Amino acid sequence: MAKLQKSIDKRNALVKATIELVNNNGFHATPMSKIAKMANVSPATIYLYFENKQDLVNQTYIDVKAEYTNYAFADFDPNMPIEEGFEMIWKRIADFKLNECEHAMFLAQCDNTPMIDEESRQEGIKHLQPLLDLWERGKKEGVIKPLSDYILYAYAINPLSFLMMTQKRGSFTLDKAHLEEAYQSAWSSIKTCL
Amino acid sequence: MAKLQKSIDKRNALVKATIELVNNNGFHATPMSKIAKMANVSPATIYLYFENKQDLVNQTYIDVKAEYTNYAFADFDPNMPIEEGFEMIWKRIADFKLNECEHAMFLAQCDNTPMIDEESRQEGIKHLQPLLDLWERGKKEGVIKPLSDYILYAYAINPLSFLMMTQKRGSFTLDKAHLEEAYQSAWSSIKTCL
DNA sequence: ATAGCAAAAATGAACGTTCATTCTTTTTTT
DNA sequence: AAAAAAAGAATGAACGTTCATTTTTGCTAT
Repeated sequence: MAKLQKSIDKRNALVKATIELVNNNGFHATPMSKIAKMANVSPATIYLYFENKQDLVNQTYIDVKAEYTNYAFADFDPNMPIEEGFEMIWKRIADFKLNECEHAMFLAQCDNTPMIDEESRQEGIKHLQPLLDLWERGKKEGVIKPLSDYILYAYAINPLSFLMMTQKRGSFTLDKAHLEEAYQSAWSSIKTCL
Repeated sequence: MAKLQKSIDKRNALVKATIELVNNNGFHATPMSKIAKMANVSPATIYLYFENKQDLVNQTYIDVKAEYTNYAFADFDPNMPIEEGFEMIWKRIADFKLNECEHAMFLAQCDNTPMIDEESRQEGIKHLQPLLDLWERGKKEGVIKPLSDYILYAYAINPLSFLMMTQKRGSFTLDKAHLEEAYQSAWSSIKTCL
């Protein structure tokens, strides 16, 4: 057990180092040797935990994506009223993107470059299902506009990625009031006008 | 003159090859030798036109960004009514992102990775001023919500990047009707409710 | 017009470095 | 003491960049 524990710690340290180095330098400008050094491990040890560099980054992606959606849906209950459920999910996602900034940036980089294998990308998408189900229900109840899920996501959720990125670049800071404004914009872009 | 022309052609070929290869492989997985080959040029020739690889990608970014904003503002006149001006710009941007998909994808990759120097990034942002001016005027006239430019951009423009990317990945296609829906979502997220 | 030439542009091969990965040995665990 | 885990050094390939040469260009004198 101490054995296994130690292994998991080492794996986590490797994943953590990957996120930090890839964020700052990009995937291909991040040598395995640096990842090893940051994780206090020999380069050769990485290959006990991961097949190769591609596998390391794929697994890191899936890990972070799972953490992201777990965080997003933590307090969510599929039986909630639509608007309440959406607000809860939206605000958890906002929390994640603005507080777990490193992780959110890593995902943004993965989602906008060819660095992740298609298979792992698909794997990562699955976790979003509860939100899509909520929208489905919302459309049936006439509370959510009858738009494609992609358009709903583009307007309701994706803007947070952009705001996270500009905040990270230091161009501006998103305070509590901004966040409420942003939520209102998100909701008003997908709710049906009554 | 024939001389200079030839040089410009070669530079353009190099920029074009850079865009295509970086889109498919990412910056650091794109060797200078491949860029040279695609542009029908010797690797050494690249260094007659660009200082080094970083300079090549920086200049490519600025080129594409300028093309993007020129396209966006081509028919725009700063004296137009707010809504008309916004619709015109929005639809031109949509056109660009969906038709000049390769170029839009390249920008997305640059904007979500550390591959571009901060200086070139700043250079690229300047070109967006006419849209910010329009929003400024819109806020004064009470037509546009009094939100930070970043939030306005996040909801009005940035969703198009996401839709472009999902379309490129083949997950779904944005037809004429979708586009009109998307425009309505964009406008309704930034206009003041009357 | 054109032959000849200096400068500019372009080239392919070569250099030195860096990287992902593997191999052999050592350390730790059971 | 056997097995598993970890280490550091070694390997071979690939890369960005430069170098020595060749080719092309634009001009001048005829």
